[in-house]
Amino acid sequence: MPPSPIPTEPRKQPRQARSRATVEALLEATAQVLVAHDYKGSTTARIAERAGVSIGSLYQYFPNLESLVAALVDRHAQGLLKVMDRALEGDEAASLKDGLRALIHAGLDMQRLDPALHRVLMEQLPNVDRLRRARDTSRRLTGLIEAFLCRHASQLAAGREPALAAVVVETSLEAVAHRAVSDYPSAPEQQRLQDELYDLLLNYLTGPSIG
Amino acid sequence: MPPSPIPTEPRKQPRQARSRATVEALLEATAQVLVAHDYKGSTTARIAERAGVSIGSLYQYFPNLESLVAALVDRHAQGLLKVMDRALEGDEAASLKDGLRALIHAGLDMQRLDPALHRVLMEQLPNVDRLRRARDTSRRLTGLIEAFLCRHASQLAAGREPALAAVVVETSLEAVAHRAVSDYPSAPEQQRLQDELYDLLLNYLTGPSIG
DNA sequence: AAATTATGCGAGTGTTTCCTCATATTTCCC
DNA sequence: GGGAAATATGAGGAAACACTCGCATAATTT
Repeated sequence: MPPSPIPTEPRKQPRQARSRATVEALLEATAQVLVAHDYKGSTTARIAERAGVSIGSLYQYFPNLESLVAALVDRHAQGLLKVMDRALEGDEAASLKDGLRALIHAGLDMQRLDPALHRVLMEQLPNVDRLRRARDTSRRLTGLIEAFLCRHASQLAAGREPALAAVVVETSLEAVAHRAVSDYPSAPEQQRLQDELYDLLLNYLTGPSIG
Repeated sequence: MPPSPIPTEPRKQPRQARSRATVEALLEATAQVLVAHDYKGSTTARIAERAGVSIGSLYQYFPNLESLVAALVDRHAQGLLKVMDRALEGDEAASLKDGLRALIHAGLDMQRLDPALHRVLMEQLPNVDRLRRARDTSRRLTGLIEAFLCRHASQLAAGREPALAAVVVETSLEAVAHRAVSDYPSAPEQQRLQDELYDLLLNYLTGPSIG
């Protein structure tokens, strides 16, 4: 049985400044409650209370709880893509090595945008139908990396296909960065893991392709 | 506010064969319902029904829903460790390269044990207080890898510290294996990603350490 | 300043869910 | 076979929850 198609479209657009603030407060409150109570403990009442807004107001802009989370996911994904895009399109990505540095830095920044929220969203993402859009985000991220690799194809190891390598790079980058940020909070530790990440990715991209 | 300490200890031990079957059916049903409905839609009633058991019986052995999930997490973690342990302790891990092959194979097998369940458990893990035990699993896995690396320390690149490298290897192995199994279902695709994973890890461990 | 539109409110409704408990059935053991 | 212990049952109490609706207040327009 496929999960029932829960509508996640916003109910009505806020037109005045007052209501825009309400919506903003609701989104912020959703993030906070989600972090504090996880998805199952996040109730509409709690969110409204945290936002300093009545339940009724919540339901004026969001048809249900899921739509709130979906909106949050969208916003967060937007932020992630922006971070990565800036890192790879700028001048810092002129060489493969510099680009890799920037890439890793961006990967860590993405985790640091709002680590706790990031975590909950990633966990709860499958519940929200907006999963597809999140996959999109992941794919677009991989796309950005692939384009970057193609730009430096000459420096890649023979037999290293950019499309496949981009998947590997994106996946391991995200995982190690996530672990670094959430399990190794101290700055020196994070720095060491960052260096390891550089070794990992550079040796993979330029080292021998054994198969 | 820390999440309220929900008891996850089993309520009473089944003594007769009949009740052991009941408990087993409940765990199996929990897994199925979890996969079919996600955590939020998994109710005790549904689980009992699926198990062909009355609600009352469920509560004789499990004090609440969380404890069911916790038991499942424990059992799954046990399975994961066994897979990895077998791969690294056997004769196949005689050389670094062979061991790496076995390691990667085990990583994929871990994902394949029960991919759908694995996924839901990983997602919902933070909700269950048993999170700590899961971290334990991750750490013990890292420990197994570290021991393996130490056994082949002579073949590692200069400056590659086993403890740190084990974290990197475990993290990226799990992530890429996960992605391979869940996003690339076809066998040839998985094979290619498996080969890439080998390149990734071997080049990292034996390639130059640039920092 | 009146009319209109937008926003805010929160008690209340109907549903869902967790979990208990009194009772019935099965198994064990002497 | 009979008494005790283990196991199974499911109706129902209590609480939590999502969401509505009628009305109050504020902003905007004319």
